[in-house]
Amino acid sequence: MTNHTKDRSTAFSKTRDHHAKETAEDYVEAVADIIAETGECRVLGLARHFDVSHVTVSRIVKRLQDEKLLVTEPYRPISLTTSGQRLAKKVKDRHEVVLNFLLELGVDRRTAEIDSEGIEHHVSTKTLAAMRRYLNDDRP
Amino acid sequence: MTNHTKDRSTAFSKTRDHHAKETAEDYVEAVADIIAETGECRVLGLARHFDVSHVTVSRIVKRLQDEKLLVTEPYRPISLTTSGQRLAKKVKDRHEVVLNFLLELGVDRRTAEIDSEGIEHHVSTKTLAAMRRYLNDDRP
DNA sequence: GCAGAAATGTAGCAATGGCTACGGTTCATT
DNA sequence: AATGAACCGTAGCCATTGCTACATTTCTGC
Repeated sequence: MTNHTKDRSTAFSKTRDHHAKETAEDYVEAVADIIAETGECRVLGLARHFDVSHVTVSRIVKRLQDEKLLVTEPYRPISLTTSGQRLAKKVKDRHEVVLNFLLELGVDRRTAEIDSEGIEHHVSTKTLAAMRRYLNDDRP
Repeated sequence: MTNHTKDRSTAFSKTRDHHAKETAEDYVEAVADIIAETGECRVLGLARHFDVSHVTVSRIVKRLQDEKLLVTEPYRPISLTTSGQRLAKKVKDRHEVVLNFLLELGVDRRTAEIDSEGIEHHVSTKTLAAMRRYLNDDRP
């Protein structure tokens, strides 16, 4: 019974790719937020948001543009494509559920905000549904 | 009010370092598990566990040895240092709490196992305490 | 003891995400 | 229009985590 491979391959599916996917999710969510708050999204806005250099941002923006999640031109604002908007909405919804769930659990807001940022990428549809159930059942 | 930086810097604290820390946690936990199950831990055992090549494992093992979390010699089994064991225990405990919490929430076992693997690294002490409270309160 | 199998190590490549340093654009203000 | 500030892009470095291909060591079975 040494078949760990099959058991774990789903859970640990190729870490590097998974992290890249998390980055994509964080970025489209941030782009949507920044546009909603300030009207437009700039490389520097993202750099400040994530507290990284503008260089890191512009490389990632380039990749996400290749992946058709967002659109931009040199020295121009960044906007989301249709599929980028769809992903952003999904991520935002999931994020809110996780955050509210942690708050409802009794975690203080500051901690809930931090933890939900990390947790959200690892919450499956099923677990998300369970959190939604908890939120609905628990407060009439 | 564009001060996202300070707000987010804690949540998004330097992704790369954070990922390396997650890897360390996963590896010491796996080493402990494999030793518990089979008596000794080998590079290939870890490679099968994580479904990666032995090359990836041996490089990471080298790094974790530099970090004094585990010990090994060329072509020899891998064992945990004292601090490696301490970390492994902490990670294992946290993992179990998260897993049981998800199960208690109503998530099916397969999904709970997968999600807890991802979530565990992002659960703070405070959130973990909240999960423990929920587990204790909820079943008399 | 020796040959072959299994396990491990090493070399070297790619992708991702950090960075600094430097150079080019855009824009506001004069 | 010019100029300085803010913004953005490019070059090039490092670390982490994947990989294949090949070399080496250890173990097993004869």
